[in-house]
Amino acid sequence: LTLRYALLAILAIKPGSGYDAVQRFRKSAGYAWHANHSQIYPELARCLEAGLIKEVGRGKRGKRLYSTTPKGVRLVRDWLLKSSPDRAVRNEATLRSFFTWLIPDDAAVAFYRGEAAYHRLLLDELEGVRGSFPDDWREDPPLVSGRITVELGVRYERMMLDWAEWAAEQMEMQRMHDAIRQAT
Amino acid sequence: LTLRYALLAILAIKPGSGYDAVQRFRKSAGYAWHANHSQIYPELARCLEAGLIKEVGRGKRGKRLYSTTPKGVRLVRDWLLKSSPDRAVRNEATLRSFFTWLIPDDAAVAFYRGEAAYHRLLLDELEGVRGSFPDDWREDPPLVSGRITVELGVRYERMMLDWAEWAAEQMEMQRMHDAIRQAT
DNA sequence: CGCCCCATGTAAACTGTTACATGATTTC
DNA sequence: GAAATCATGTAACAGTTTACATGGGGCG
Repeated sequence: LTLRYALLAILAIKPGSGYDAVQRFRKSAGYAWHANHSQIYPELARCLEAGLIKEVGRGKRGKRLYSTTPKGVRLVRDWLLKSSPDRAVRNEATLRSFFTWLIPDDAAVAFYRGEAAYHRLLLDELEGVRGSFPDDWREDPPLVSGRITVELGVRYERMMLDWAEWAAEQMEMQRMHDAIRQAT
Repeated sequence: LTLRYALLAILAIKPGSGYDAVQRFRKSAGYAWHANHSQIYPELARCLEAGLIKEVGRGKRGKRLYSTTPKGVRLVRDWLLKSSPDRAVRNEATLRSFFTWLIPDDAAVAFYRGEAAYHRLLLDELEGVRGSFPDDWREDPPLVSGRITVELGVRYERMMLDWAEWAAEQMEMQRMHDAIRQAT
């Protein structure tokens, strides 16, 4: 039901459509969560029926705009206060790193360089988001949460980039090491 | 099919049972992947039927020990070489951080302190794993991959711990800030 | 001998992805 | 006016979790 709570929380900041929800996830919380429209629309319908959101009008191109009701906000609040977070992680790229010994050294180097390039892009993007925060973000509660979480995104991407570069160097050393061993 | 590749790769290092696979995931790659036994046993049966693993004997208490066949190793290798990693992340704890503005400041502080405590534990554990690597890990391919990936685990937990402590401080400041504003 | 942990399995329910489908609006 | 993007939805499938079920081994 995490998707439900995520939707309720994102529509509590300001009204939006299902399409908006997908975009907001992708643009500001992509390093934390993502969802497809095919999962969101049925969930919106269920939330609407349960009175957790209400339709508050139409936007551009007839977009259906929803807003979280007080009942919906109470539900998210209870979830946040009464349950402990699920810290389970599933990260395919990290899993692959465990298995690089199965492929040639140069392919492993390429893998780590690829990871570095990917995280460099995301780091640039998130540093941009962090830079565009208004100076008075401390005055607006949702902005405080946003600022703290974007900080995590930047730190995460920075860490991944540094690690991937370090890992590529390690494998490069390994490649030379093995070449010397084979030559002798 | 990531679970299948993960199983094949983990049983390629050394033979083991389904139970062992769950444990190996949990103990050395928990920050990258996890799986329940209920998912692993049927997958093992499918791999066995497809000739990707073979039963190589029995262990303690009649454990069925499997080993990845050359065919299975080729399959993992092709997966690693021919497909690009799925970097999609789903992290409930980070998502919650986005929504802390919905709960009282002191509850938010408690949330970040809880995150800090959790990651401190995992950091200690992983630093232990890193410290117990043999000095000649560069001589053994699976150990090279393992060493590089454990480094990521340590860096990840360190980053999360630092961030959570920073976030708790930020929210603490926010709490005082709001208290002063309410008093005036 | 009773309890806890090891070890393997199955079934139902839930969550998430991919593919199919449709129409409206902006842009070139 | 053709193509790309916006916007909403459904259906089939794949992946994951939770609950049910069972038996053996070690320990007090």
